[in-house]
Formats: sequence, C-alpha cells, structure tokens
Amino acid sequence: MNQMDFYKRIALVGEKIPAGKVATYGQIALLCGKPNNSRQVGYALNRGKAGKGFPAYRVLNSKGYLSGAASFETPDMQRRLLEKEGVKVSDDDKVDLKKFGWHHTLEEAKTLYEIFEKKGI
DNA sequence: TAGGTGACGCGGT
DNA sequence: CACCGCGCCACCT
Repeated sequence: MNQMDFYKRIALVGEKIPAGKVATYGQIALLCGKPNNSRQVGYALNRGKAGKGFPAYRVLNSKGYLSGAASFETPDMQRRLLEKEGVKVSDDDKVDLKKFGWHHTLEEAKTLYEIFEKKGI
C-alpha cells in the first residue's frame, strides 16, 4: 500500500480505540498491516495525517508514557483528556497498560482488515 | 544523493 | 527500573 493509504488506515483504526482505553503506536502500526512502522504512526499524528477527529491523546508508547504530550495545544492537554474519560495517569506521565490498554481481539483485527479491503486501501 | 531526525520498539546489561 | 545499541522507515535538509 502507499503512504496515503497507510494514513487512511490509521484513521480507521483510531475509530476503534474505545473511550477510556489507550493504544500504542506499535499496536496501531500492526493493525494497519505495517508492524515496523510505529515511527510513522507518531509522524502521522504529529502532522495531523490521520484527520481532525482522530483521538491522538489515546495513543501512548509501548511503556505507557505520554510521549507525545508536548505536541498538544498545552503540555497537560493529553493528560486532562485521558483523565476526563477515566484513564489514570501517574505523576510522571505514565499509564498502566495492563489496566487501560486496549487489548484488541483477533476478531477486531479481522474486522478492520475487511474494512480496508472494502475501501480498497 | 547522502546523511540526519524522531509522538517507536525490542533485547541485552 | 534505567540505560544503551540497534533496527526500522518516511521525511527533510
């Protein structure tokens, strides 16, 4: 797939991240079919490539840290948005992925793949 | 064209 | 847990 399609896939994956849960860059890259492109997911969000409505605040790094917090309107914006929907963020900007991580099922992954196919991306 | 960058991730120490 | 090296890859000088 080309880069534009990859960004479209990211946007679709974003719609599946449940409120009150968080996903990782690597997880999104995997669901998009490019497991080695986690860096590009970060790039896409930073540049708004996944669309205005994408819940970027629900995306953290593999350790659970709010690694992109500095790129929001204010440094505490991501933390506030997460806490507003019940996600606990520690003083050092970390979330417990065991508790709040989105542990997507194989079924959800398949559903996404079907959506990609149907949209031809 | 070559080289540097980074909202990443994994494995080793 | 921290720190480090390395692989990764689209972008941007």
